[in-house]
Amino acid sequence: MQKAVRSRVRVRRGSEGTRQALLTTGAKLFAERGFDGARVDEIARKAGVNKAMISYHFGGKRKLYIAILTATLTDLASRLKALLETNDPPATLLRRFVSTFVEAMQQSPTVPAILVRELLSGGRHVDRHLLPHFLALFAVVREIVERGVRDGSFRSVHPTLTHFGLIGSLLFFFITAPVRERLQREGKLPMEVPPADAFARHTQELMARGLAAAPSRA
Amino acid sequence: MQKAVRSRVRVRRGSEGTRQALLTTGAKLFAERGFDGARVDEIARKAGVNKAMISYHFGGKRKLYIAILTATLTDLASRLKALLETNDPPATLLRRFVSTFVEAMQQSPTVPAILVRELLSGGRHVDRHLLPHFLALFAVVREIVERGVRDGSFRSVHPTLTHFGLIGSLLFFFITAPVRERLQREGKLPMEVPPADAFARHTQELMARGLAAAPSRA
DNA sequence: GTCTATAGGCTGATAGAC
DNA sequence: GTCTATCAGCCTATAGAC
Repeated sequence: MQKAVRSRVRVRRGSEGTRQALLTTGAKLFAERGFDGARVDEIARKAGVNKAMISYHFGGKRKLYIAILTATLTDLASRLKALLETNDPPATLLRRFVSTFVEAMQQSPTVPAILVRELLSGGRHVDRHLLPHFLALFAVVREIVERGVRDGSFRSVHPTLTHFGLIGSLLFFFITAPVRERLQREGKLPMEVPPADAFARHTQELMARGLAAAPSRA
Repeated sequence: MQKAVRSRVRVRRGSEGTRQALLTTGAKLFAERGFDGARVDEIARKAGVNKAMISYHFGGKRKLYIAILTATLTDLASRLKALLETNDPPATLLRRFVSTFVEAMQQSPTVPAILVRELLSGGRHVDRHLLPHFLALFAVVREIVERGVRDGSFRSVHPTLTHFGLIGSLLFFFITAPVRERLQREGKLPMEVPPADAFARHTQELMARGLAAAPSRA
């Protein structure tokens, strides 16, 4: 966190501060409106910097976006890959995967939307340099499930299908947060939606029971 | 299907044909690039009609989009709501929900992307008239789960959380289809991904075991 | 490094002929 | 209903002053 900044009041900051403000504000707006929907004017204004700074520091809108996407993917991938470096039982790893993923989404609420929007656009901005981090996201659940199937603690589910199902569940909960909140605020949502950590527990339980090799005795 | 049309060769068609061509092509492009990314010029060109027809028949880009969103939501909602009109056991209903949903996505491959993009944008285009259909999508799984919890065939899971988890799984599988296909085509995908109906069966099984009240004996 | 002013391209829309 | 031609507005990018 940096010194509190009143909205729209320009403040002096160094080169690094400007870069960071653009990355942060850009992530927020790209998440909300997508690459095409976000306007560089607005990114600059809300970041409290001049819009010419986008070209100066990043080389244009697209390159700012790629910088944000890169940061998003590498952060998430490294957090998740760390899980695989232990020899904990697969069932435990899967629980930890869910809680780690959910914590990451809570700490960086722009991540899920940016990720899903990039996927929707066919990964247009994922270049050779970024692809490994991108694929790493696809690999972690698969690896955990493969371990579990191998050691007999999971039934023989398909690792990739399990991956898509789980990641999809988690991402969807977070990308729908804005609509849910809007509808709730307007009194148009005829249900209550529990907070993210309740969703994490729900998902952990569902996966544990759904993948278990033997019928659980509990 | 209408008479085969060579790409880019304009053909005579009635008013209804023009409308339909714009709806179909528009759905495809809005799904691929989003509302802001899709260009009216391209929609018209690929539909084989003059771009002035968008204003004439729909009143502009935004109204064309809303017409497409409306068709998308009402079709899907009515298919799914039909499930609730039987008294089949909840476990059966849930299986049928999955297969119905998957069939719908396969028949209309633009639906998942349009839906998710609209959710990402906070449901900006869902007006008073469209909201009921939108909420209906939110209600079907919830209703099935409530029945199952009530009659004791499901353990006491949270219906809304189950809803988000399941819908998220299903939608995610389909919105990632374009990336997966691209990466596979380029030989960059280090895994095979089974077809949609295998995913449907995987999901049915996972949900059945994950929600079951008693340990399954199979 | 930052800002102002402006250029230049693209996009959605429509007037008016057919 | 359809098409051509045209326009006004918006959006990104940058030259040049500070």
